[in-house]
Order: sequence, then structure tokens, then C-alpha cells
Amino acid sequence: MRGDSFDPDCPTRLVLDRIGDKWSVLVVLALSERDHRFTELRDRIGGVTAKVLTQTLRAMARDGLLTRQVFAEVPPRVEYSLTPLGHSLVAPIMMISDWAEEHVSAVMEARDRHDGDGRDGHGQDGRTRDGRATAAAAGRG
Amino acid sequence: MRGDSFDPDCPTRLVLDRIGDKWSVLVVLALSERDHRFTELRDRIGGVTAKVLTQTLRAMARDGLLTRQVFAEVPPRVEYSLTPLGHSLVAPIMMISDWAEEHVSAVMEARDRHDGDGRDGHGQDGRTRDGRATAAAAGRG
DNA sequence: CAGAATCCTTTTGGATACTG
DNA sequence: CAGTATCCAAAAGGATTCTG
Repeated sequence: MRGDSFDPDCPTRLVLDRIGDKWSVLVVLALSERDHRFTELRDRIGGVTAKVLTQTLRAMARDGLLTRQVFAEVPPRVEYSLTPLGHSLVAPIMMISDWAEEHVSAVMEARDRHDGDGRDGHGQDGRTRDGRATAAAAGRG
Repeated sequence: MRGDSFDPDCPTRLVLDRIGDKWSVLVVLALSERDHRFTELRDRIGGVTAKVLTQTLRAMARDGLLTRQVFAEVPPRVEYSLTPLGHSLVAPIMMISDWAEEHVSAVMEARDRHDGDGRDGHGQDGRTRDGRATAAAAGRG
């Protein structure tokens, strides 16, 4: 048995929440190659605001995925790097990322197909279009 | 080169958004073993409301990850099953799920450590506690 | 059973201004 | 540079009620 990600009380859910955050994924990917400082991360990821990036980084640090090293220099410098735990997450995340990049066109096509589908039908979901799927029509009570 | 998940304009982001949705992950896991009808899914996943599950399923159907087969019976029956595209997502998602279940304790410990850390310090982020990290303190302005 | 509709609370997240 | 603080708009998400 693989587990109880299905159990809402299982802490695995919390972990999935963190991984499920899209920014976390991008942060892991960015840090997997080299460590970055704050602005580098923000610049690299693009589309993320300082506030959200800060939140993401804090949460990830709290979960032991990365460390935050402050250099008391002027101008200030803060380096973020993955912990071993964070590194262990790189491979799984890369698989997701790879999947996304590989199948993005298929998804977009499916989306177009679905969007343009409502024209002739009433936008249900295929399959019932020929009425063939109406099985039995009985139900036992 | 592995890609531009970093580019906010790249549709890969949209895909990551969908995958990043925690409910989608659980739906894929549930459907990876057998197809489910609506209530089965809701029951299995637990913690999800009908509204949110519906939204998730619609979005996933739109993206070609699953199909929704309506049986015109009474009582109504709707079966959800993964498409080949959806099936191709199972392996990557299982890796994530596996990671979560394997490292959940490490994450929780890190979280506890971090939470209890603020007692003696002022809750910054370690590393600077011994003042050792203050490098150079010069900066060339 | 499988949702749709409505309402409402909570969370998320962006823009802006400010700080050490 | 690396954030923090504040305000505010948008979206997510839950509870409830209703329907075919």
C-alpha cells in the first residue's frame, strides 16, 4: 500500500500542499542548479512578487527544504540553497516539470478542442453525443 | 536545455498550475487504479467539497486528462477515467506522492525545530546565531 | 446520484511605499 | 539589496439549498 495521501488528517497532505505550490516548484528548480540570492530568484522566476517569493521561501525554510544564509554586508546579501532534503525533491519535481514541458502542446490542444466543442453540441462532454452511452437505464432502486 | 517553466508567458506555467493543484494530484492518484464515479471520488479523497471537486474534474477534462462519461440512468451515474494523457501523468505524480509520504516526518521535524527555535533567539533563521556568517562586512558600494 | 446555484468567509496575491 | 508593512482586489473554498 502506497499510503494515505487521501486522508485529510495525514500530514502528507501538508507536504503535498507545499509541493503543490507552483512557486515552490520553480524555486526548487532554480536552486537545483546553483544557489541564488533573493533578487536572482525573483528575476529568474519571473512573475513572482517579492512578497509572495518571501512567503514561499520562508515556508520552504520552515519545512527544511532550503537554508537562508544572511551575510551582514553592505549592500545586504542573502543566499538561498537547498538542503539535502530539498535536493531529494529535485528529481520528482523535475519529472513533473518534464511532463509539463513535454505534454504542454497536447494539453493546449485538448483545451482548444474542448473550448470549440460547445458550438455544435451543448458543450457536454462527448461520449453521450451519439446516445450510445445510455446503458440499461434501469437502476435497481 | 530543459526549458522555460520559468517564463511566465510559457504555457508550461498553465500546466504546472493544473498539476500544482493538490486536488488534481489526488484525483489522478485515485483514478490511476480504477475509474470512479463522482461520489466515490469525493468519498475517497475526503476533505473535498462537491463544488471544488466538480471544478477540478471539469478543468482536468478540459485539459484532456480525464473523460467524463454520463450514463442516462436513474439514479444518474457519471464515470470518470483517465485518458492516455492522464495516465502519462501517473508516474510523475506518484513520485511526488511517494516523496511526500517518505519525507513527511523529516518535514514535520524541521517544522517543529523551526517553530521552537524562536524561543532563545528572536526567530530569525539560524546561521547568523553565532555571528560567524558575517563575512567581510565590506561591500564595495 | 451528481451536480448547479447561491451566499459568504477565508486566503491569496498584486501594487505601493517604506526601512535597515 | 532584501526585504517589511499596509491596503486592497480577486479568487479560492466551504456550507447550504435546490434540481433533474
